[in-house]
Amino acid sequence: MSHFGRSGPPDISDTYSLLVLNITFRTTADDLFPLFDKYGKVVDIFIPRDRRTGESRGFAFVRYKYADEAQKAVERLDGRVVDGREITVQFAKYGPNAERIQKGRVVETVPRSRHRSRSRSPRRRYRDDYRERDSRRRSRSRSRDRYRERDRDGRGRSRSPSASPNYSKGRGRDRYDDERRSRSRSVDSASPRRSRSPRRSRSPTRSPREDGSPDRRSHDRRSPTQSASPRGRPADSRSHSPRNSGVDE
DNA sequence: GTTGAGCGTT
Repeated sequence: MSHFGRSGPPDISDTYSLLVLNITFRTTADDLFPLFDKYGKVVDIFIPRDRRTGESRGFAFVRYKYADEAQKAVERLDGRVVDGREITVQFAKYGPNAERIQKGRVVETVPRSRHRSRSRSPRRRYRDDYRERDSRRRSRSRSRDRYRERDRDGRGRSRSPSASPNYSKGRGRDRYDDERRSRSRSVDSASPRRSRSPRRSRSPTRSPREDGSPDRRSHDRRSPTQSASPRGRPADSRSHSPRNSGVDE
């Protein structure tokens, strides 16, 4: 029986949940089962996976039947190197349904008024952005992220292209404006036009193919009635034929 | 092929 988590939660009446962190992304419940089962009776092992790719998130939940065994497993497997990585085994603090867990065991269902538990770190929920279904925003976000990364490096610190923006902007613009006004109007006219020339209608930071998102909602937004059917028999075209009723079809 | 703080499903 290695179908853990395939049939949902079996029974959390008297089970002690252990949280296993720092496991590899390839470690599965079947790999953890023999390890944890050696120290006690494991009733269920669940490893949260991603909805899109189905990869492990890096941690697992091991449910023991007895607290003493769970404790023993924690003491024994905590810090153990599994698959080349040191895992961290500890008692789970939260339950699947926001239940309060005491020593790894579900003791009470937290009412809707007690929400001060899950707010430990406002970091992003998951590594995947499948929760934020926004392509336009994501594109911009990514760009900014990249810039930030560069900034962190300290290499792209040239954020001052102009020695003195104030001087250049204020005085330069004033002078330019004065000169432009004093000079001629033809230049002013040709100025915006030339500027438009080199600017091509193209998005430099926009890529046609981003990630192969298979779950794209706009998979097929074609109208069922406007199908590209070769049978789009135009009435006006057939109009010139008086006897076309039942002849063609 | 990648990543690494954290708390969970039919």
